[in-house]
Amino acid sequence: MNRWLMKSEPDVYPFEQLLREGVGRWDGVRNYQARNYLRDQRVGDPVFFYHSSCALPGIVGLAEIVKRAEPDPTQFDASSEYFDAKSKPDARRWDLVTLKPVRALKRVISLAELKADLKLAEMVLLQRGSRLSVQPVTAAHWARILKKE
DNA sequence: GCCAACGTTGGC
DNA sequence: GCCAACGTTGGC
Repeated sequence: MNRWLMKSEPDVYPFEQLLREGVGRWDGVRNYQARNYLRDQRVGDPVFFYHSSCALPGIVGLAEIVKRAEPDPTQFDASSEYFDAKSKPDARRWDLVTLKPVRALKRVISLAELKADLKLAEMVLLQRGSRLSVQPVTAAHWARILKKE
């Protein structure tokens, strides 16, 4: 089992929406490295749900993969903002996975707090210039972060 | 709004 | 294959 961190902008898709809807399709990933990680995800893998581009960036909830990667239909939809003219049904570029919410954290574990913990310095999230929206989290980092809650 | 860092595109 | 230009991400 692998553990993950997935970023979403709360203005676009907040954790509260995943909680409310009970299931969510993680579409719109248009970065190859992130896509490759999506393809590595397995049913049951735990996920930190991270809010980016907002007043308090940080981890806000826990989620879980409930369905493995499959073609992201928005890449074929000319009316979608995620449309990709270079993607063909027999040669797709982009995948999505399906998540379910587990629970909200009791409080936001902020980016600033993660940065302040030197034992987390190796996290992908904290690397210089790192922008990956889907990224692995080690078991040690996962446990250490959850203890902060 | 600013801007650094990064990824992608496309000319050559 | 190189690399400049451009678009995007995301913290601040």
